[in-house]
Amino acid sequence: MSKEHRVGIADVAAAAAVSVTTVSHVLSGRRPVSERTKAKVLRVIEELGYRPDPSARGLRTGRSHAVALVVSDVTNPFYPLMAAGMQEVLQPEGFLISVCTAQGTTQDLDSVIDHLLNRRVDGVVLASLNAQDRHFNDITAAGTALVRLSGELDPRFGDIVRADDTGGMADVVAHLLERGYRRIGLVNGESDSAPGQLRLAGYHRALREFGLDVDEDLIVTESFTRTGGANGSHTLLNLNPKPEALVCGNDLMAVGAMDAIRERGLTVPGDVAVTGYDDIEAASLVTPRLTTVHNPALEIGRACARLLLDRLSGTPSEGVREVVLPQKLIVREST
Amino acid sequence: MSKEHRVGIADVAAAAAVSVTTVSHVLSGRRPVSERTKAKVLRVIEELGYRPDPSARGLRTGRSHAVALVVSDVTNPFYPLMAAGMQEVLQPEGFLISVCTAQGTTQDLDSVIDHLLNRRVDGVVLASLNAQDRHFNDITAAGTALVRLSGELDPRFGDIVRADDTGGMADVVAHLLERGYRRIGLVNGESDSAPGQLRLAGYHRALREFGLDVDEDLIVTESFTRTGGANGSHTLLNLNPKPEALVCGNDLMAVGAMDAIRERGLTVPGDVAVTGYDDIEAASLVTPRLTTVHNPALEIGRACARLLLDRLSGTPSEGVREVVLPQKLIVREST
DNA sequence: CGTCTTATGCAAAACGATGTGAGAGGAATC
DNA sequence: GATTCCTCTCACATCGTTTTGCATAAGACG
Repeated sequence: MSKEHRVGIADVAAAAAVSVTTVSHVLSGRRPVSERTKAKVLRVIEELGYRPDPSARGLRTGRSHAVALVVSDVTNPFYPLMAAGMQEVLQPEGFLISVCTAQGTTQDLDSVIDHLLNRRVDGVVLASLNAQDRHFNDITAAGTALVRLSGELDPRFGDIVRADDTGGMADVVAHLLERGYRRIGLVNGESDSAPGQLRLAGYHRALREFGLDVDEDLIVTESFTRTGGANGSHTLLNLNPKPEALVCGNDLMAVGAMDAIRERGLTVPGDVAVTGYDDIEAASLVTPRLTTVHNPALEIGRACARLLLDRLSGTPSEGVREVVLPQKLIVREST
Repeated sequence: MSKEHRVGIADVAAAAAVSVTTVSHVLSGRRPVSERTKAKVLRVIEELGYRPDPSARGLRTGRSHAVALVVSDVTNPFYPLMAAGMQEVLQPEGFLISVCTAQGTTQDLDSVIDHLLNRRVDGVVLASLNAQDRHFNDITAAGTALVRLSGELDPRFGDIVRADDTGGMADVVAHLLERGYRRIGLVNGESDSAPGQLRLAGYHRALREFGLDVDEDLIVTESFTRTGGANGSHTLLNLNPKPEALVCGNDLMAVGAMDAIRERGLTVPGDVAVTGYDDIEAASLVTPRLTTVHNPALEIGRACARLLLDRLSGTPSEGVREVVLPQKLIVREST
């Protein structure tokens, strides 16, 4: 152990008495190598503890073998699950997964994306609510693969993975209508975000299917947060007559709605029913436990990862794809 | 735009009519460059949209500029906050942060660490509860910087950042004792984990300071999860007489404890007081809201990042350091 | 026993940045 | 006006892989 020399492919080749090319071939399999030498090389690699240098490999191949997941809210437990789903698929392929938070302003998202492009990540899963066309453009223009969570399918802007938000929300509203609720308020999140729009569409659809008109006064738009939910709920509860049920844009908003209802001395679901969306852990912690829609975070993460993988290994461009995952209504105590 | 050539440092040098060396120097600042040329080069870089290739840079410098955060439980909201803290410090420095989950078995952790070493990350923050000496060894032996969350200070095993778990837990128990509770059960998490041991020590310390003996029957060990908390609580509530208060290893366990108490038709805090640890979002969502100890996740993340940064840029070895962050008791309704 | 395939192995040129040793120009000093 | 000393710039080797075009050994066949 005289020298702290990092073991490289040349050392392996020397120890196995073959050329570096041969070692590279047994690793990549791009050209056939005899069983005998292959076994020998693999044994030497094991003995020496050789690990190919990703920088050198990346320099040569032009791939960093790194992808990123960009999220907009650290406190939303949906994202870690998604990340776990991605890891499950991508780690065995040798990919490094970077989870980046772009909380707050659009500038933050700008700088996060700039950072990722600087780092030459191979692909980006953009799960940030405050993403705009400009961001999609920047990413694809840099030749980086892109997967979005919901949005309109646009050939320029990469693949899409999404849960059936519209269908899920329609199910929730239909559930309330079946239980006899009629004045149903919607406390929605950012209306310029895809989930915001799709869930709003689901609300409309369910009412239409039951032959009811939409009362615009019963729809308020806030942010997808606990306080956003509380604010919106107060607005609706000030109406006369007040709504019999509050359908919320996500679970966090629903928790905020319950805060607001309780603050006014009312009860859930006795005076006002409440529903959420996403089925995060907290949804089953609150009292009463929340009726919500299960959003398959893990599966969404896996789907994103597979899409990226295809895109990165396959043919350069074969049109854009959209994966829609089903959602499931979870009826608990709040309705 | 005849060729889709990726713009490299040579293109910049040509466009600015200087040598590549000069461009490199204005970027790194390792040697002085005249204001005039520096300005010219920077302008050209801007115009051409040049981004230095991290693979090439990494190959030459031997640094990947990537670090990892390894966690053991995706559902624990403590970790995303920590990651955000790390990102805050590390992203401006150009680092890529990979969050890896090593849920479940020790083999999972093995493979995660193996993966990270394959990827030549510069540093690892090991926040996984199921980490063992072997893992610390593997990481430091590969020449990778290591930061651990709690544990004994060992010069071989890198720096440590931790909150004052013992002190925090002692505060909780003291708080209960001051309120007159005497039979205080401890529903602790994994006893081979650092938080488990330190929090147990805090429990002991508080009792000792109040001149009380420790009743081993009042201490149970489960996993740091909701169901773990429920199981342990059932065990203690079966005792006769049953404990007046349940001190839990973390907030999730405390939620489980409240499940168990409610299941038996008892009330919190009327029949049994409950305390948690960490002050996660859910702690203020449950009813009654949980008395707990605020664990400064964001600050811990920042501290880890700074330690890594120092270690990666500074002198090779200057002994190990330990950063201990204070904790704060949050009294709510459950006690 | 010679020729033609196939099956393998090799040497060397990339990839895009960094950093060293050395050279050129200009200012300061005597 | 010559010498010294800076200040700035340059060409070139280097990091550890991948990959292409050739060379060679082994086997098949007439």
